[in-house]
Amino acid sequence: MTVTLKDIAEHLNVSKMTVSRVLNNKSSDFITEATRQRVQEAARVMGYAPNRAAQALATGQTRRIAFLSPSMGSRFFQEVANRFHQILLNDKYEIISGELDRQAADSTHPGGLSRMGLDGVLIYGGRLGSFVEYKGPVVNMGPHCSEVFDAVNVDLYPASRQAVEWLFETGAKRVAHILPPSAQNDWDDRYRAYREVSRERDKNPEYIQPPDWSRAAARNTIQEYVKTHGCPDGLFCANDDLAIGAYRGLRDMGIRVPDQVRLIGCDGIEDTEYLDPPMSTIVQPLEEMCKNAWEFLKRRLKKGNLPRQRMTCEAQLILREQ
Amino acid sequence: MTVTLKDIAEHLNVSKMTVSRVLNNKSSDFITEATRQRVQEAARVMGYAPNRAAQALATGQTRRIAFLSPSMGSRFFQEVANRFHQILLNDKYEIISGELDRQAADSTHPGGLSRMGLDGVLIYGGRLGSFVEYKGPVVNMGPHCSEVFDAVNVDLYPASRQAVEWLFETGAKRVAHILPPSAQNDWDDRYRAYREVSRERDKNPEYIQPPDWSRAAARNTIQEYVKTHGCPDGLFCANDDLAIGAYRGLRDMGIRVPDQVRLIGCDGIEDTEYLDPPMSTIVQPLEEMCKNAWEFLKRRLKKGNLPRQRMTCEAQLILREQ
DNA sequence: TTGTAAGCGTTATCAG
DNA sequence: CTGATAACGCTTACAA
Repeated sequence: MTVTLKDIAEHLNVSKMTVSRVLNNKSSDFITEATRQRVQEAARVMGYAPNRAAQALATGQTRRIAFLSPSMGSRFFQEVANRFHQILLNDKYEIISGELDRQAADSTHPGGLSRMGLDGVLIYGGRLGSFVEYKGPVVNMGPHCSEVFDAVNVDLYPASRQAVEWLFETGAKRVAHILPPSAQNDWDDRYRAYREVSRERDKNPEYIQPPDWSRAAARNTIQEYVKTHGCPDGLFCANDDLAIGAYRGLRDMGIRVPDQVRLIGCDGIEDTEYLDPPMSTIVQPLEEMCKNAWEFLKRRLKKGNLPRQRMTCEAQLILREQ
Repeated sequence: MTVTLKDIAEHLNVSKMTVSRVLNNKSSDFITEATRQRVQEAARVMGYAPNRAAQALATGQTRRIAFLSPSMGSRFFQEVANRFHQILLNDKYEIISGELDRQAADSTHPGGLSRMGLDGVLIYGGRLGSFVEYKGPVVNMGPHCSEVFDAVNVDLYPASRQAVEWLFETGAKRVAHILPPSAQNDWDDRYRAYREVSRERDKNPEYIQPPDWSRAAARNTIQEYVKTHGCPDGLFCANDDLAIGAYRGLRDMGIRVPDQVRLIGCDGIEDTEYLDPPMSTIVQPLEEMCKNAWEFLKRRLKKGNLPRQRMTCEAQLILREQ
C-alpha cells in the first residue's frame, strides 16, 4: 500500500540505510552523488512519505508540541495559538492546541499530556499546579508564570496603572473594574493596579464580577450591575472580551460609549480596533513573547539541564480616539 | 526513564501481552479479575502512559485528524476548528489545524499531509485540486464542496437572495457586494444570488473587491471605493470579517451605520452580535455541519469503500435590529 | 561510502 | 485465560 524505505531499497538494490541516509541528508554521512540522485528520484516517483510514528519510535522525538491555554474560545488565545503555529511551522514542528483543565498533565487522565506523544509544552496562563508532574519540557508564558518552569512573563502592572489613572485624569468620577472573581487576587497585575490607584486617589473600588471571561457573561453582568448600582463612567476591563461584552451590554441599555462611559480593555485583540469607537486596550507584545517562548523551548529540547530561562516583556497601553 | 508495558510485565511476572490486554480492555479478551486488578494497580502506581508512536506503528492508526481551512486567521474558521476540537475530544481523537495552501497533499512537500501521520482530513472550503492525490479519507465541507469527497454542503443561496432582497425592499437604492476577486465566480452562492437579484430588479451590480478576506483589506478598499464612486446604501458582504472591516472603514469616514448604509455579513461569527448596532448576517448551522462531517469521516475510517456520503445544510439569514 | 543487526514500545497471531 | 514470537518502519551503532 504505502511506500516504505524498504520498498525503495529493494527497487534500487541498495540497503534501507542508504535510502534513509539520503532522504535525511545528514551532513555527517557521505554518499556518492550518483546513488543520492537515484534514491531521490525513486523516492519522488514512488511517492515516498516517511512514517512519522516509526520515526518517532526510533528517535524518541515526535516533533510535536502542545499549546495549552485556559480557553480555546477566547480570541486572544486563538491569536497566540496562531502565532505559534506559524513560528513552529518554520521549524517543521506540529502544534496541537488544548485547554489547561482538560489536558491534565498526569498519566492517569485518558487525555493527559503524557499520553499525547509530545516533545514539549507551551502554556499561556498560570495556576498550573498539576503540571509540576509532567516530565517533559514546559515553557510558561503570561502575566503570572510558574516559578518552576522556563518563563516568558508579561508585566501588565505599569500599563494597568496608566489605564486607570488616565480614566481618572480625564474626568471619570467612578472607575469600576470588571473581572471574574477567580482572578481577584493579588497576583493579578490588573487587579492590584486598579486597587492601588483607587486607594491612592481615595476612591472606592467597584468590582463587577462576571462568572467567567466570556463576552456573554460580561454583557449580562454589567446590566445587572448598572441596574442596581447605577453606571460608572470609567471601566477598566481585565480583558478585551469582557470589555466588548460590557460595551454591548451598555449599548443594550442605551448608554453611550464613550460619552457616558469610557472603556479600556486588555490584551490587544484585533477586534478592539474594529469597534465604534475603537476601543483602548493594553497590548501584549505577542510576537516577541511567542518567539522567545519558542526559543526557550528549543534550547531545552536540545539540552534538558539548562538553568531556568526567564524574561519579562512589557505590555503597552494604547489609547484610541475617545 | 518512562514506564513501558515491559516494565510492568516484569514487575508483575506476567507477559507484556497480558498487560497490554488489560490496559486496552478489549471485550474479546478474557482475563481473570485478579490479574486485571494487579495490572491496573501497577500501571497506576508506576505512572504508565502508552507510547502513542508505538501504538500507531503497530496498529497503523494515529487517532489524529487534520482540520484544514483557507485561513487560520479568520475568526469563522477558528470557530469551526474549535467545534471540531470539542467533538473529536469526546472520541479521543486529536485534531491539528492547518491552512490549505501550506498543507499541500502531495508527499513531495515537506509539510505535506501524507507526512503528518493522519487518519483522515476534514476540510472547510473548496478549490482543492491538489487533494485528489491524498490517499487517506477526506471529508469536505462548505459552500462549494468537491465532487469527489464525502461532503457536507452548506447552501448559502437562498439566504443570500433574501439578504439582498431585504436590503432593496427596505429602501436601499444602491446595494453593493463586497468580495475578493478570487471568489467572483458562478460557483459562489453569494455572488450568484447578488448578481441575479440585481438583474431581476434592473439594478447595476456594484462590486467592491478587497485583495483578500481580511478586515484590514475591507477597511481600506471600502474607503477607496466610496471616495471614487460615492457611497452605496446597502452592502452585502461575502463574509463577516469583510463586513466588520467595511463597517470600520465607513465609520472612519464618518458615514453612519445603519442610517446611511446598512450591512449584511455572512457566516455568523460571534463578533457580529457585539457590534453597535449588532450586525445582520447569514448564519451557518455549524454544530450540525461539524457533527455530520465527523460522522462521515468516522464511517469512512471504519470502512473505506463506502459509497460517497453527502448532505446539504441550509444557512439562515438573521436580521438584527436596524 | 555502504551494509548489517538490533532495538524503539506496541499489537496481532497463533500456541498452549 | 495466558504467553511466545513476529511484525510495524525507522534510526543508531558498528562493521565492512
